[in-house]
Amino acid sequence: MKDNTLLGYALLGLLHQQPLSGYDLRKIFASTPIGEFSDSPGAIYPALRRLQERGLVRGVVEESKGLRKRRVFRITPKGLTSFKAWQSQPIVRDDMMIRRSGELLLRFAFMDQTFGPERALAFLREFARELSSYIPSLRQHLAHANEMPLSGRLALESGVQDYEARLRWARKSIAAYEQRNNESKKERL
Amino acid sequence: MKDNTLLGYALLGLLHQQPLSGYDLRKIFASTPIGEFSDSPGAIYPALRRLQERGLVRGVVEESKGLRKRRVFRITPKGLTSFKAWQSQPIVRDDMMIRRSGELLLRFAFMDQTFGPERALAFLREFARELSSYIPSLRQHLAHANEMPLSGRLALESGVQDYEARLRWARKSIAAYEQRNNESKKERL
DNA sequence: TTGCGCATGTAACCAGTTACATGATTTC
DNA sequence: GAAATCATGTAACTGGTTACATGCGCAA
Repeated sequence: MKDNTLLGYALLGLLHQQPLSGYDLRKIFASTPIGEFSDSPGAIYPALRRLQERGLVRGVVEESKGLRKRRVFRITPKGLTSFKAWQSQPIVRDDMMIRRSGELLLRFAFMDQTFGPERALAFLREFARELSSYIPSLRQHLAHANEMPLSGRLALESGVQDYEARLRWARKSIAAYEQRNNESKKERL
Repeated sequence: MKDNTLLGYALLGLLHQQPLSGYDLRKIFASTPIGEFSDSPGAIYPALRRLQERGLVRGVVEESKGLRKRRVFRITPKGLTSFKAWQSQPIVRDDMMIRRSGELLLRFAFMDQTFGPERALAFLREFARELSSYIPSLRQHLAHANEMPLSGRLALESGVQDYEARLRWARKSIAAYEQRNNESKKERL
């Protein structure tokens, strides 16, 4: 199962949208401030090579155009299958940890294009449900941290607030999907 | 400058509070859900050894007590100097990126005990100032992402909301410090 | 002709993950 | 004497960081 990194999945997701060269991908990571991914060639190019070795992408040299030859990568059927399997994993408590919260967001970011809005909405609901059952245990832990210095307690508090902000986001996003679904229903009438 | 990892600084901060063994530290990381640190022996023990090689901590075997021999680590003067230097770095735009936001929180978490509440408060103000100048540029970037599918746009949106939540936290924390300062002033009257 | 922007790549290094090994003491 | 708990450690692997190398075409 653990046959790919987060960066690898990010690359698969982007290549599912359109064929891109390594340089294109680097530019995307460099210009999208949200991304937690490095745009360094030492990260991107080896990652693309690994994906190719595993048969998840295929790169072809595109001649004649522009300056130096570009190697343009496309996702393969096998790659798409792997990507979808990764996105389809159930959300478990462990995914909630901050270390892995970026992974959930990445899974969600490409959901519309791989599975459509119904699945994206279902993902959000699962996410919100899991989060809202996790937060109370965090709050409880925080309550036991009274003897700490103020800065330490506040730092812990910021962690909890991150989760609460994420939950608010999920609920707002659910509402956004529901509203859009209603609108498209009306249009069909 | 880059002579220590985040984990290394976390260890230094905890050892500044009190002497601890590797096992103690593992338990702390395992039981504190906020921490983004691994409690695996393969992370902790090598990290402690590195800190010791660099003269930042010193471990002494504590005999006779309990089961197996424990090696208890203490921070050295050199270690404390290094820790304080790390905490004292100015906050720059690059620190705002999510990849490094955990580092700022860690720096802050131990601020009361190393520098006292005035410096902690100053840190929060610097943090809030830097954040509030960063967020508009994120919002602007988000505004240009209209052609994206909904899930992608929402994922970006969640990134921005993380920053906004962090800013609200900083402002609340500033207020908490100011209130406490006022109370201690009154007590002195 | 040199310097810049596009574009791909590699090599050394390093830290964390996973899994395993081991040692000492208490409890059943 | 088996199992559980405390406690320390190591080895193989892996992927990201940093820095460097290279190649092509265009413009100054």
